[in-house]
Amino acid sequence: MNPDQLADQLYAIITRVVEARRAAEGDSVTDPLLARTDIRLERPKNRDHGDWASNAAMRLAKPLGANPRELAQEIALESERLDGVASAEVAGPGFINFRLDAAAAGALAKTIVDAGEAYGQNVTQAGASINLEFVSANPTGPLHIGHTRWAALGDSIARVLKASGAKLASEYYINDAGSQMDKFGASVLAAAKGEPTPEGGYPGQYIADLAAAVLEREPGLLELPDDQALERARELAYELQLAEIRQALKDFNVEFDVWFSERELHAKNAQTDMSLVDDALERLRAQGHVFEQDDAVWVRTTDFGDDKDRVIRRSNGVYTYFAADAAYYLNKSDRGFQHKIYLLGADHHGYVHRLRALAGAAGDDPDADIEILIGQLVSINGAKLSKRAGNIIELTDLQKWLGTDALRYSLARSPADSPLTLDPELLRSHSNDNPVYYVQYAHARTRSVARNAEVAGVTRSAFAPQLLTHETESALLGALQEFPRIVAQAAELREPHRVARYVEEVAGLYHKWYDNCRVIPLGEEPITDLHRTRLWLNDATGQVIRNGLALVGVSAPERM
RNA sequence: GCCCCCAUAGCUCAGGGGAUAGAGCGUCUGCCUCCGGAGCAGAAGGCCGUAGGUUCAAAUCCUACUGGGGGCACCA
Repeated sequence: MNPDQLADQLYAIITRVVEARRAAEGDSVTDPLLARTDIRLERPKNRDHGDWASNAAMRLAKPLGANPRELAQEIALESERLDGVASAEVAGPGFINFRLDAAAAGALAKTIVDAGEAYGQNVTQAGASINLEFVSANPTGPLHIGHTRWAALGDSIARVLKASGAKLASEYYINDAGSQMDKFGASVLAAAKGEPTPEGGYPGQYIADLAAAVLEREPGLLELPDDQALERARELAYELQLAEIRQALKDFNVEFDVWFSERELHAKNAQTDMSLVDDALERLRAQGHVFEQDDAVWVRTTDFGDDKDRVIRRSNGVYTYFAADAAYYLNKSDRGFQHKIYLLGADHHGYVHRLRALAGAAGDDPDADIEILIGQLVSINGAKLSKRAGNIIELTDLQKWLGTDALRYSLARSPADSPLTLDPELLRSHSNDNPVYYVQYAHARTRSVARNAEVAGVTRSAFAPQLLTHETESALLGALQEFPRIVAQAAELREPHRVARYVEEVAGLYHKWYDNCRVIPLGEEPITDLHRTRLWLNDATGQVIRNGLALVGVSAPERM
């Protein structure tokens, strides 16, 4: 008996009750009043309110002209006859509180163990074809704490969407074309020559380090003519920097399906002499949203809610960044992704209107085909982070201080639009302040119990769920039951922090259960089916924590 | 000036219209001859920024205001 099954049966009862009432009043209307999807069983915060609660009677009372408590009573009486339902009581203003019988609730433990890693997967996103782009930091420097948040968040969003059945590619867009790359190359070359950073160039020790690495790879660099030296310096430094970024992300358990180079968009097709950007401009023109003014080419993005029109090709003939955006967007569609998600920092929120307008100008539906998630920036004790201020914290440094698990977890447990403030002292302390240890400890404990059970001769040779009657057992089972819904919800809302919060709750319920219910008998007591059945519950809990942590990219250690 | 996000315990943050608003950290009190004390049990701590509105029901939805963060290029 899971909540969906209970809701199905509850819906049947409600339909009967509503019809009976109407027939009694001679009402011929057959409006169902509530749809099946309106029946949402909640797990009450307070255990005294049962395993599951429904507010259906309160929602029906008004359209039916009935007293909510009387209506609830009628529904509750019918519900108590259902298999697996131990009791159904009316409480408060008209809630119906259901209590499952132990066997019906406990069966879940075996279901979870049998499903293993698949428990939690669902099909709520089946059929969705999604392109998820995030991080996309310029390859002109190391990843910093801002990118780190999007890396953790984006990767977890990708994981929950995939677990919910979506066809999804996660992408990193490499801005490796344009003037920033030239400035980057010039900065590295200047450092190689021992000259000061050029005007508008990139400062920082990492530039000097890159210059040294470049010189090592290409000892004759400085003997080359200036333009060749600049190009070599740029290309070698780019290669090294991008490799470093990829490694840092990999160490952070973030794997992209696609690394997309902006250069692909600008490369001319040998046969047509057209680049993807050229194509994109023509395709937008064909949609009728392109015009020329002051020698520049514009897209009338104001047709789609942008606050001003955007230049796509400057009067000097050079494409703007917006042109590459357009080409990239269309390319994603061409590769079969109908739904495009962009994860951007709040400092880029000015792009929202133009990106949405872009979708519209391309003939797509700006409400359905493009989705832009804006994440708030991370601050350190209120201090703003900027390269100029020299207080940029790099991803690799953060990892060293906190460890990958703690860092990923602390970034993944808050929603993207919540401003996060990190305390550098806590980051450095490796302390238990981060709840990831609480969750990991619970997991390690389930493994420890399993190991000890084996030694003691307690096995899963019997399963008698009706014996799982302790209140901490029904509480734990109730939480385990919710996992697939949590994953589906996290995917639908693009809010993986819900998974993190959920495993914290499971960990807490497990610890309480552990303190009350023994898997391994004390002293000379005999091993009973209760112990064996509890081992199933122990292993099921470990599985759920493991699956949940995997979705946020955090390890589930066997020992700590 | 216009636009976006945020405001909940001392601190960092959860809380998809429901019952007595939660967790971690910090403070205080208990619990290891028994499966890991990185744990458990309990205490203290809140005009949910302010004022209206919608609803049987608002921390949650709507409006205005206040305070904080961010953004408004023929830059990338």
